[in-house]
Amino acid sequence: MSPRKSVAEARRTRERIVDRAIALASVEGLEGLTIGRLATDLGMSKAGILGHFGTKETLQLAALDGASAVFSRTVWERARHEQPGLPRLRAVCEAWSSYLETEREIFPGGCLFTTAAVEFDARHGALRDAVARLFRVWRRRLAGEVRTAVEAGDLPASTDPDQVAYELGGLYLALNQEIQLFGDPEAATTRTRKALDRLLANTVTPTV
Amino acid sequence: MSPRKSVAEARRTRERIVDRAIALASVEGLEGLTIGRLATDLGMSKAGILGHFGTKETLQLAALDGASAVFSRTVWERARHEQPGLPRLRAVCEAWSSYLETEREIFPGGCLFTTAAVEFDARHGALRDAVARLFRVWRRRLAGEVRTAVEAGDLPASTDPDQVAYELGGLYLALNQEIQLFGDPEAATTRTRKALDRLLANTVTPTV
DNA sequence: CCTACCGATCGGTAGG
DNA sequence: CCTACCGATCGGTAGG
Repeated sequence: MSPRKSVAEARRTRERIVDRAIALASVEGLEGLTIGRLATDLGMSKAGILGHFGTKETLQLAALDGASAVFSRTVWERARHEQPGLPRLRAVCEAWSSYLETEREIFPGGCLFTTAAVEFDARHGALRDAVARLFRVWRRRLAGEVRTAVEAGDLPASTDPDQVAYELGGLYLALNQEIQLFGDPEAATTRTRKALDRLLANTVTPTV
Repeated sequence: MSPRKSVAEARRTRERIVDRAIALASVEGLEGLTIGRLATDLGMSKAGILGHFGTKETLQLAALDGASAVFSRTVWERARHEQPGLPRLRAVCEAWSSYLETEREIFPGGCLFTTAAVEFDARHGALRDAVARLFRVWRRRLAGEVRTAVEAGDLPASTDPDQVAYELGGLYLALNQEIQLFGDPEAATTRTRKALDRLLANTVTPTV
């Protein structure tokens, strides 16, 4: 066993490290993630792991990047072939919700991005920037879907796509918290669906 | 300077420790909080600090407890004397928003509770339980204010207080994230106010 | 409330 | 990819 493995083998090892890092970070956070624990889990030495990344920060960025690829496959890709407009917007929302409901299969400790956001929001550096970028991109994409739905005539012209995207973000933060902290996916799903219907269709009886 | 201080002095020291612990934990998280750092900041020894709490976990719980007292003074107390119903509910919402907008004065690293929630939501133990309890209590109290507003005839009888409280929670998670991660309090405040108006008054033009 | 200390673990490096 | 090691720091204890 040992040094001088083929390029393909090295890449496979790197992938194994990243996968395990994602799982660990979802529980302990990207800061709580340690190279020693990772080494033990993978049956490797710490130096073996660091050889692939150089520093812990690079490893953290790689884990974040790998996780965002998983998210894209789980949420965006799944809605890709739906009809542009409200159908695709609803498909994205549906995929996002079910990602949060079943994420433990991918991220044992819950949504890695939510955790990372609060871990780094009071700091400076590459990780904070990377996390902020992810949220910004997703928000923009969400707003784009809303805008498409407005242009298709599926939502009223008065709809503010950025406002709706903002509120959707809040709903998913709430859904994640409800599932992870209170362990009640069913109630949370029902509440989210209700809020979503009101937000996307305004089918609520007017008041005042 | 030394051992054998008066009970009053000991209590003052304990308060100093808790205050500093809250500030540190708001930046580093309750897990990232370390006794060594706390000792350096306060010009004390680690043993001097541990003498007041015994273990780090007890210190963390004391910090969480102290922070929740600050939150109550900042949000609940401030709305206490408003007229029960929509006025008091709006006052609570207003106080909650402005707490999140100005919290850096109290909690330099942002809302300690949001951070604590994601830190412990994948674990077991006293801290997870304490954090979950806080969120549950606040949610229930918020729902109570909504219910009062419904009973006062300020909101339609069809209003679901728990649903509204749930959505309000999401709005505050979003507001906190927007401020801490994107550093844009003005935009976030505007969006929150807009969402709030729609949520509490349903003044939105119906669609479909 | 202090000094002095414990074993464990941290991220990272040297050298192969 | 490994062994062997570095200084720093962790939570916590003994004893005063």
